[in-house]
Amino acid sequence: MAMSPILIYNESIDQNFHESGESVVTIKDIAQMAGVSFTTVSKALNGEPGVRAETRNKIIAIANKLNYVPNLAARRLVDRKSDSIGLIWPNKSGLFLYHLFEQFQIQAEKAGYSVMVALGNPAAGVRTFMKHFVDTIVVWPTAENTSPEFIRTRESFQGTMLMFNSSPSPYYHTISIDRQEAIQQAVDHLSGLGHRKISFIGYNSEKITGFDRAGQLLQLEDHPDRLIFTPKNAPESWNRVADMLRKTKSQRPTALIVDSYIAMFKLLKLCRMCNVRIPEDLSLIAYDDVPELEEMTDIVVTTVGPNVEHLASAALDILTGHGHPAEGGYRHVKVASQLAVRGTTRPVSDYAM
DNA sequence: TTATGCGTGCATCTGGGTGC
DNA sequence: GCACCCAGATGCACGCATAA
Repeated sequence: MAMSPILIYNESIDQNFHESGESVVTIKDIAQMAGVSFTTVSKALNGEPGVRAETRNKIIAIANKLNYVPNLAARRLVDRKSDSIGLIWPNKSGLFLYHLFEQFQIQAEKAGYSVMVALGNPAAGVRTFMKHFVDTIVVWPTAENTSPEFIRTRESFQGTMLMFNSSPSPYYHTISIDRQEAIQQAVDHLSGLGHRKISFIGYNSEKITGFDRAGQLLQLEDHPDRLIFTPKNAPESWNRVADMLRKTKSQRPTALIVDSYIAMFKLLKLCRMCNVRIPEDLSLIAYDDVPELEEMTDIVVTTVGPNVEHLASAALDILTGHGHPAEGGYRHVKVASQLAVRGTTRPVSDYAM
């Protein structure tokens, strides 16, 4: 049996319960105190015409005094929309996804949407959101997204769905990240500093393609450590990285590109073990730009990767129908990456033998 | 045991009533 | 006639009572 997703609400979703456990304040309570009908209260609180200013002010004052918060479930019954966006996020998400979620929530709330998050099983997440009248769902895909259960649930969902990190689809909006171009940018930058002997450490095929393409284009030097493949399930592959770091200055590359911040931490650990200093002995660019990098390392790393603010705003533009409208179909947006040049890339002349 | 119907909850909308 | 206000209807899911 599939586990239920963990559902997290933001404050605006669930304010109808008093901390003390007292019963909920409704417009009927306000109407009784103000000596008017609850219709008048509704009009007054929603800025509708037909209520004298004096009456309106009195109603608003009572509502504030009672800490009145509209019951969203009831409002959804009438509106047939929730003004809520549901995010389905992986259970084990890293810093990048955390910052993307945070940025999405900030921007969504500014646009007048509440954000709910379901962690874990995406099919169960969609069903939970459907129960809560959430008609817009954003998904960060996991392996479970190709399961028959998820496909069935997705097909029964009547609202709008957006899939991050996905190629164009006839069933939902998609946003992809141009990783290939990101790595090309990184290689370009290093090449501009004179580096000809560069290594890529990672396993993502898109990023490797970008590295290969840039290498061919810029006619970089071919060498035994040009690509060190470090798949997730093969920790022993990092032995090759250690071997490379133990080589003499003339034998090893002058610059490295790692395909994630997690890989970067592993690399820095190996560098310390092998007495290799960054950036004094090697230039380094890491994929993924997360603010914690500066706090968790004593060096300010040059990074390349998508900007979480751009990703979040691209998603909201699609979901709120801003930007370029889709012509009878689902939109696909490819988000470009940004190179942030900081302290770990130096001209190759600094590494002269 | 299953199927059906009714009442409840709550904010909003609509059409109509009241009073100046 | 206009500003203001009110009663009833509406939307949907769920629980409960009753009938088959």
